[in-house]
Amino acid sequence: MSKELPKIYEPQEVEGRIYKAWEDNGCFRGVRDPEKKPFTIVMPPPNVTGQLHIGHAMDDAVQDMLIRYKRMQGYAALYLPGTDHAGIATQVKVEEELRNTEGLSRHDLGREKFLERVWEWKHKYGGRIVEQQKKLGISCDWERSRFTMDEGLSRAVRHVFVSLYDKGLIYKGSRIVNWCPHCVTALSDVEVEYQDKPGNLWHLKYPIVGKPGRYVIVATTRPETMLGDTGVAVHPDDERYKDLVGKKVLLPLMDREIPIVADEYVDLEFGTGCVKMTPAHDPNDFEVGLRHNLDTIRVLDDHGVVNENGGKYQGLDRYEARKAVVADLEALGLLEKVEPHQHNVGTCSRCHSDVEPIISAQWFVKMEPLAKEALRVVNDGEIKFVPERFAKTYTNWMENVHDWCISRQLWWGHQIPVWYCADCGKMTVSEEEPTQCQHCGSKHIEQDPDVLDTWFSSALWPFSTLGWPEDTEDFQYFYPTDVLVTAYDIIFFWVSRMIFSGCEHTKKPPFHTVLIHGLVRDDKGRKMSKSLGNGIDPLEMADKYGADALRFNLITGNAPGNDTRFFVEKCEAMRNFANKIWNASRFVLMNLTIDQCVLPHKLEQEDQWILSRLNQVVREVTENMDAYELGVASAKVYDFIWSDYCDWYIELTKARLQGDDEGAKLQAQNVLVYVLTETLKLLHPFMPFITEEIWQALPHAPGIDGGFLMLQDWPVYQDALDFPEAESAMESVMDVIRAIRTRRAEMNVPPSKKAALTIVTHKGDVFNAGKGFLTRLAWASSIEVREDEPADLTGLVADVTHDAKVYMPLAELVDIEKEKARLAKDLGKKQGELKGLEGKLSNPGFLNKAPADVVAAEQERAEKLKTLIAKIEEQLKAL
RNA sequence: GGGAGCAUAGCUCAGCUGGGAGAGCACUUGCCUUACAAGCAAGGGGUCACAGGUUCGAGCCCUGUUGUUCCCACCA
Repeated sequence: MSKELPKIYEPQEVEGRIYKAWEDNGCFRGVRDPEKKPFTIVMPPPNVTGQLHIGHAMDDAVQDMLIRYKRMQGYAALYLPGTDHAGIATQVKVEEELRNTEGLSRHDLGREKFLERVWEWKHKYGGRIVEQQKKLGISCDWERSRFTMDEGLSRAVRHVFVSLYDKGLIYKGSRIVNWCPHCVTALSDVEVEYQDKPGNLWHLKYPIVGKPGRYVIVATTRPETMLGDTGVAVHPDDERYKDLVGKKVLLPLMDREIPIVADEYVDLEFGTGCVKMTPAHDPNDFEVGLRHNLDTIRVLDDHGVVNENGGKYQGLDRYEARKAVVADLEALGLLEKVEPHQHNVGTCSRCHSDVEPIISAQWFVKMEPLAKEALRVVNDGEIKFVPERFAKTYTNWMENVHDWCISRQLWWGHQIPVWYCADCGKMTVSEEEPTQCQHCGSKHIEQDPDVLDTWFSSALWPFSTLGWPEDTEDFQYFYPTDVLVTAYDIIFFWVSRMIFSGCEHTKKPPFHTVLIHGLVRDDKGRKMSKSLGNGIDPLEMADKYGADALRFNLITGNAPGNDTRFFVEKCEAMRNFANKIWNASRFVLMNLTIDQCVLPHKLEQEDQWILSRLNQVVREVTENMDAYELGVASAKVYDFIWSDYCDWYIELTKARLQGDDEGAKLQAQNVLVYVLTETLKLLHPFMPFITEEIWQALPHAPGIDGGFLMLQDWPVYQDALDFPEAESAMESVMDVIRAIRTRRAEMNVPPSKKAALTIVTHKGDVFNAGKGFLTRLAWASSIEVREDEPADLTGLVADVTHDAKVYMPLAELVDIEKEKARLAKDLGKKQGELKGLEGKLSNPGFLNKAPADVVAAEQERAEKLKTLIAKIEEQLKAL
């Protein structure tokens, strides 16, 4: 005898207990097994001190569904978790706390002490997100959890840096970089977000030296940068200024003579055709400056404040300086005009300050050689994107990629493994900390103070987490990984960098599939953000509706790569679904007398029907899972459970379960449990907790005792369980049941009013076998199955299906006119359908060119329709 | 300036290697039928944005149009 389940499913009570049982029994462990094929997913590492948000929940849910599916299919599944040190994000948080609690800046503390504080912070909050992930039920191998600043991963970072440096793929150079004056660090291109902002286009007059009264007019959106102008450029073909090339202008306010140069970069059509050149603060100007040997004068410091090169403006913030410069020029009569101008301003993706292009000495990764292989593996299909269109996003980016600025002026992160010699001035680049300069042997060496971009270490994640650069057994067995799951917004940040890193350092693509999902938005389609306060807390949802409902909500009815809106109502609906399964299972358990489940040899029609349906669902769901169509797969399981198993099969078994035939009872019990068990397996990747809990309560097949559902075998399609005849027979009976229900509903006949049925059909055995169902599900008091029409039709109403005509003695309830209208409408619909079909079937093109099975199916449909139409007409006439 | 996505029932979205228009929610009606009212049964509601084209056949493929969203891009 099996266990009983409580009346209401309480996820809060079940989930923690189940998770602990899985964990305590090592169910999550990724174990190298030469007998099995590995299947590996590395989790995108969340920020170590972050909080779980709905985006993580989506990410983790998708990954966990895949890994659970593969694990059940018998793969040696490894789901490898970890956290990211998240350079700027973490540093900023700790600095904030330091300021708020002690009123100190990181500089007051000094680098070493500050870093101690960050580590303390990490130890304090680092475990928080892991605990939150566990609440979602994700089946990571926590024992292998990695952190990007672990010793092993840090070694991988240094190894890669040195290796790229030795190959000439990392270099240090003075370039215009994106500089955030608020975060006080350089940024890479992908960390800049462009926003359309209203601004002005200021037209400035620069007097020409030696030609009193003549000016060139230049336009700029950043007038304060004129302090650093070292030239004016015109197009070489511009007739207007031909005579001026080679002459000089006197830079106002600074009283500096600067040359007029000719460069093709200038657009003849735009503005006045004259462009001021600020090589230290604009990437284009920088290039032009290189070509014409212009001076480079940096006028803003690291905080965006005018420096000593800015004359009397020194000390002014860039926006104050702008006002002052414009005011002074206007006073001098050198401001030609001001036009409002909409333009694209780069902002820092972290703090949203305007990014300032500034010349600065930084470290770069030379991308072109790396991009080549990274493009090839995607173009050759060695890495596939799902959905495919994201491959294009990726290749477009990779084809136009710029060198990657990897140095950051922060303290929290992997310090650049380069040491400068105070004596000979040369660099020592080394994986291990050197004791002396490798060039001159001097001990006066100092490490580069900067750290690496956080994404530099994330780029190595798929292999550094497996022990690389050591040739570990894990690396051998689990690498390359299989599927990388992430949202489309970090393809550039992360996916692309993992791909070229994997190709370069391990000579293998790090995974074969990139599964892209969309963003979770609020119910109005807006991005969730702190400032809007429209964020959904996944933990709150999991707590209220259950982690299973949350997971199911996130993926069902969603297509890969598409954004989804979060509706609490949908969560509720999924909670209801969980409850439905729970109660169906309760019903099954309440009716059990068996303690083992064996599929009987003798099967009734309805048993065959449900098994056949299950078989189809198994096949389809497996296909959908293999194609990463989780939304479709989950919806099919949902439909099968609710519509087939609960609405029909359970009802169909009640006659046997509540009858006196012990053999029939056992038979029904076994099929009920068998189908439920197989269904729970299909549902398990989506709803791991409730399925495990129910499975634990059910009797199992012989040979399976104890253990966990999550480690059972995934169902496979079996030819032996395909019963087309039973399916069609059951459809006939169900058709009649539906017809009777519809008719009774229309006439408002309550279920308590039973009616004697007469069924006229040529499928006598089918309906005789189905008498029990009709009694129970169509509220029949008695049933007569016959082949010919009854002699006396008085007081009877009729209804027709494809295979039968049903009479019920309810004529007194019929509104003749309404009934006629209904039949006429139905007839019209059916006739229209038939007309279309006959047109098709008389079309030689269709008959000749369409596949035979399609033609046959359409013919059969037409036949069925014809008989149905005849019956309806006959009935209409009778009225 | 380039590129991509989306436009299907009142709302939110599935569906597509081209072959009888779907789900959830909402709405209407009737049911406490001993698994479940977080439920059961029944019902209404759609020229699948528009215009062409390919095809025996198009929501699905092609072209164009309109609307909408997003990504990329160093025009001062």
